[in-house]
Amino acid sequence: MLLRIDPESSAALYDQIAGSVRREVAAGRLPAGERLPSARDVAEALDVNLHTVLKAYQQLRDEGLVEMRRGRGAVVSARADALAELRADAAALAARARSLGVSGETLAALVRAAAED
Amino acid sequence: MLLRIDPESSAALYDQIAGSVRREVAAGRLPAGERLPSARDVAEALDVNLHTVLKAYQQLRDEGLVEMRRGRGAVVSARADALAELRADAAALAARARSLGVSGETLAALVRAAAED
DNA sequence: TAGTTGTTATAGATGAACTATAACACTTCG
DNA sequence: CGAAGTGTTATAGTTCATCTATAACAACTA
Repeated sequence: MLLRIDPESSAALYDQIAGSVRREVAAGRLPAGERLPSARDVAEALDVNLHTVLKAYQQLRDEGLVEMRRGRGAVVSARADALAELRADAAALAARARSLGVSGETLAALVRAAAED
Repeated sequence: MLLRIDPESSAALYDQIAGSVRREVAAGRLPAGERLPSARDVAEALDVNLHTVLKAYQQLRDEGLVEMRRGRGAVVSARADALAELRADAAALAARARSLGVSGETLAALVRAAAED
């Protein structure tokens, strides 16, 4: 499990961490049932405060991507398998968008809008 | 053209405005060549500062979604037609994600990751 | 020329983000 | 049981992006 952050980025640290985890899950490197590294470990590894990592984890919990409990840690939910299923379709859509000159940010916004209708 | 913002939302105002415009474009209600309302008009209508609107417009310009020039205003670029083409595919993907219990935010993150690979 | 547009500059106020520390509640394991 | 590890909650302080306000400037249109 490799989590990366860019301190220079304007994006919030906890958003970067959450995004990094989503990426691992979507890639299948974090299958359902797998435990995420403890927030304290991640905080130390990334040289970041514990709360910042926990805020990222809670964001993922609110999305239903992980389940959290005291003493047990954060575990990837069964929904992760569904995500992996969608990956190929998402890649195809991204490829088509690229060939049309549409940016990733614009495409993501389009998808989000479609999902919320 | 209807732009809406939620002052209570935690999302930045300029992100909400940019997202609102993307939505209009994706829905085809803002076709290529169409002019966006002037930043000053939007600022007054939404009771927001001029700079906040301009920051949203510049974000859209950086994405290539609009073209801006002094005196002329912001015009939807030809790329908007490509966006409309992608709309059906995005809707299909969103529907599939919903049936799998995957949130819009998670799906958008997945797509963004796919687009940036 | 007059009016409208985006652009740039400066400066201040506010609040989210991030940090630091500590204690607490629950689970697992020896 | 006790110890160690987990997420949770609380408090408090610092930093910095966001948002505002005002003003002037440059390019385009009518």
